[in-house]
Amino acid sequence: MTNSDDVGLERSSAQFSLSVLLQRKLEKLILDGELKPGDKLNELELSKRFGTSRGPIREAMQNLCARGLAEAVRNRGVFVRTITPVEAFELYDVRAALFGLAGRLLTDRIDDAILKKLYDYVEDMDRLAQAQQYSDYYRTNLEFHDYLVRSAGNKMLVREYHSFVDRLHLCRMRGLVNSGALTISNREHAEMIDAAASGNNQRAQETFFRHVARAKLRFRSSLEEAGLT
Amino acid sequence: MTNSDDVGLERSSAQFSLSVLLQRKLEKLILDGELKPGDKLNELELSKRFGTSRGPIREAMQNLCARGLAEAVRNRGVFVRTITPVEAFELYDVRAALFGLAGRLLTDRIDDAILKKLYDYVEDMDRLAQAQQYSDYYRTNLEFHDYLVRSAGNKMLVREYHSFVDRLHLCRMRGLVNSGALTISNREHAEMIDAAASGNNQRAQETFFRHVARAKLRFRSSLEEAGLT
DNA sequence: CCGTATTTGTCCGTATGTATG
DNA sequence: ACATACATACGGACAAATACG
Repeated sequence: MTNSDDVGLERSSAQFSLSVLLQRKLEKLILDGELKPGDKLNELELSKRFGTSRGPIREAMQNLCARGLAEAVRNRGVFVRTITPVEAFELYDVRAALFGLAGRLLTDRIDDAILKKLYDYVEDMDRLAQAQQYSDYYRTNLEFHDYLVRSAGNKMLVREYHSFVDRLHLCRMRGLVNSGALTISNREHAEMIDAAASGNNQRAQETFFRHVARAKLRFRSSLEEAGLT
Repeated sequence: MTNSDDVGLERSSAQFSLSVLLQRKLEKLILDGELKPGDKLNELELSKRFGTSRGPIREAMQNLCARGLAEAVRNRGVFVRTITPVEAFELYDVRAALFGLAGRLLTDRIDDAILKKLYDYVEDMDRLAQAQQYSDYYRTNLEFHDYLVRSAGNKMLVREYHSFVDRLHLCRMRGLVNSGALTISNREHAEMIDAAASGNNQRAQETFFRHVARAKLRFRSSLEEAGLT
């Protein structure tokens, strides 16, 4: 029983434990949308699919639960986490706070090399927005924010920020982008860079915070338009 | 083999899975300092101690690892997380950001009932500081901050804030309190309440943020005094 | 450098609890 | 309401990797 998902071969290097590899695979399945919120994570099915026993599967699922991507119901199983609108708003607020911290910290570390890379990102996104290449814009946008957070020089923050971005992916609605919104969003990006370059760390924090706060408002609006209030 | 730590009896209600109960027990052992940073979490020893098999123990340890209280080294075992000074500073910064968010959110929700309770806390702490009852002050201080965060009305924030406070407990040095510091700290508490009551949520956020930032500075100073730079 | 002791990693069997007809 | 089927929770045993003498 060796199928395409089998983890045996790539594990031959034995650098990571099986449960860690499975955890990453499951995480990918969830974030890629192959497993949707509410879907059940069946131990037996997954163990057959990945060619392992159920032990490592269970450990991987525990890990996913601890990180908020899944939730366990006793004697019933583990399910992909369902994020309610209220919880999504909460996630946005925490993400805003974390991102704001990134802005505050970045202010004390920013240099010409970082600045150039940031402006390159914004330029790229401007081009992609005008070309209406939404998918590429989306990806570059994520990279830009990721680079900002990593440049803040706080590993705990990076880890935590990603945890919240991942959870927000659980309720990300596709197709709520339009060219106008992208251009506006990108103007905010330039403002953030300027704020970080100004040396005023409190201002930078607030600017970064509000960028995510606006994303929250756009998300709320899109929910209301969809009649999901 | 039934000893005092056996979880069999209290599990009769069967409301929680064994791994969850074990996770809580291990967490308590770590936070109470019975298991110190760097200590090994021996599967066999723990399974005998708690009267269970290794499966649930492993799942509980996975959970602790995911929450940053322990870390696993492949083929060597799981150890209580050791927090380096640099990591502690990082934790303080993230905690500051989360606490700042609490201040910002609280500003929009504060009412007379909350306000009264907050001032009661400060009064209690003033009394305890003057009486030099450090232990009681410490406990009340934790409760005060906990109440502030819970009053912000964001469950994700509460959960995340506690996660960071717990991790900071791993490197909390005892005996770095003195009556003067407590009085100063408590003055900051009153300032935070005033800021939240002012209705200016940005100001509140900054005030809350700086309260933790100052705690970070005090922590850094105490490390330097101890020659741990 | 090798053998041994120890611990982890993995797998499977059984019992218990849950959903469904 | 009862019985059946199924998934999970837990325990135990074997295999593999590592540390230490």
